[in-house]
Amino acid sequence: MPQLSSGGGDDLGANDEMISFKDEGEQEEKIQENAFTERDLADLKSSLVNESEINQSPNAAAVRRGQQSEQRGFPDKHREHLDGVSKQQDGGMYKSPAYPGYPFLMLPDPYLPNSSVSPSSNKVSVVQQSHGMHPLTSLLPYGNDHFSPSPPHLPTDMSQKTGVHRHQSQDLSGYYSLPPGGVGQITPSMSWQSQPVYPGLSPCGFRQSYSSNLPSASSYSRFPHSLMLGTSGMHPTGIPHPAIVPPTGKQDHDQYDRGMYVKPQEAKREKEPKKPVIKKPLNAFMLYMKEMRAKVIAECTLKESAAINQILGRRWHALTREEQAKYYELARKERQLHMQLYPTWSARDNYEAGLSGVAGEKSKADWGKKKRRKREKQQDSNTDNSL
DNA sequence: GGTCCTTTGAAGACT
DNA sequence: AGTCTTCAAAGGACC
Repeated sequence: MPQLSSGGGDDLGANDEMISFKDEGEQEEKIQENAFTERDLADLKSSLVNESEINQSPNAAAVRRGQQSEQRGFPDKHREHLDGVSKQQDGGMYKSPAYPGYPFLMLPDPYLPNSSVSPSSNKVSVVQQSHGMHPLTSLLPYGNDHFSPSPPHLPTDMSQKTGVHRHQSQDLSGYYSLPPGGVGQITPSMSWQSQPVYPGLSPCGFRQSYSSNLPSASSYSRFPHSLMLGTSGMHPTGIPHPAIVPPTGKQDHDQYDRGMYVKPQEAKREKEPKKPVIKKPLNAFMLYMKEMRAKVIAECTLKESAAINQILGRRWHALTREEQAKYYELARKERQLHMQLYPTWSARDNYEAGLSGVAGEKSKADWGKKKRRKREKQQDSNTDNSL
């Protein structure tokens, strides 16, 4: 496996990459190890952005991320530099322009049987082989069956759909040709348990205000994990998918318990069958959160999601590029699968209506209120900054 | 019971 | 084209 910069330790710890964490007053951010992970992260993100948006507007994406990152203390003034550096250090991981598409297409696909390495896979092995199930197995709760190559129930020509403009997906047959448990082969370097992100320190780096006195004993048992996801969320095609929400009835996974169902009473009240709500596919960070939430809860005896998410956000930044790449790849596959399952779906479907009538009964007025609140909030912050 | 909080990323809406 | 906004998950806190 080509050595990535993470091991080099050179150029460690651009100081300003830690700004956002320092504000928290946490010691962990001072650890050097994090410094290089931060850098790696920047590299990864840059690479991912460059690759995934290569046909779009890399600059726009970079700008946007730059803005966001800046807010999050993830300075992008280094990004250009990092891009250049990463391409050199990657040993080829992202250097080849021969693959205008997603970078991971060059990677040995852990989803494939034998985890066969693509011809170009000598460039990287982001994924090492493991012997057991990958923790991320849980992130793809779909039954393995529907990962069979070229599911016959899927439209063969997705381009037939109209009204939705989506980039043409690549042939997914390879991506979803999974052996039983194949998804779980991704693995290995994901040893969060053995490699605490903030070694020597409490894994719980959250604001004091978020600390909880709640007992931790129940944390794990209570936590709904996607691993436990059953075959709920059945798509009309017969494909179970977590993104789809049946119009009636209760799915057996907590994932669908909240804000996604027509309540029984409502279901009765509404005789017209509601259109199943198809949720957005989860992005990389969401997948990561789902995977790691239980762990954080157990470690930190926290239950408050806001606090947990803060921790997860920091851990996400502390992940190495390889670790993050797995989630980005998973998210990409998730999107592709989602796209194939629901070719006419658009994120817009869940806009404005706010999943109206499903659970939240959000009205457009509510949506507008929320929008207004958010705007006001931003204005407030701007005002504060200007002072 | 509804909304907020809090995170990142994707995508649609808006300017 | 660039920026802004919403939504995705989660569950306690708050009104």
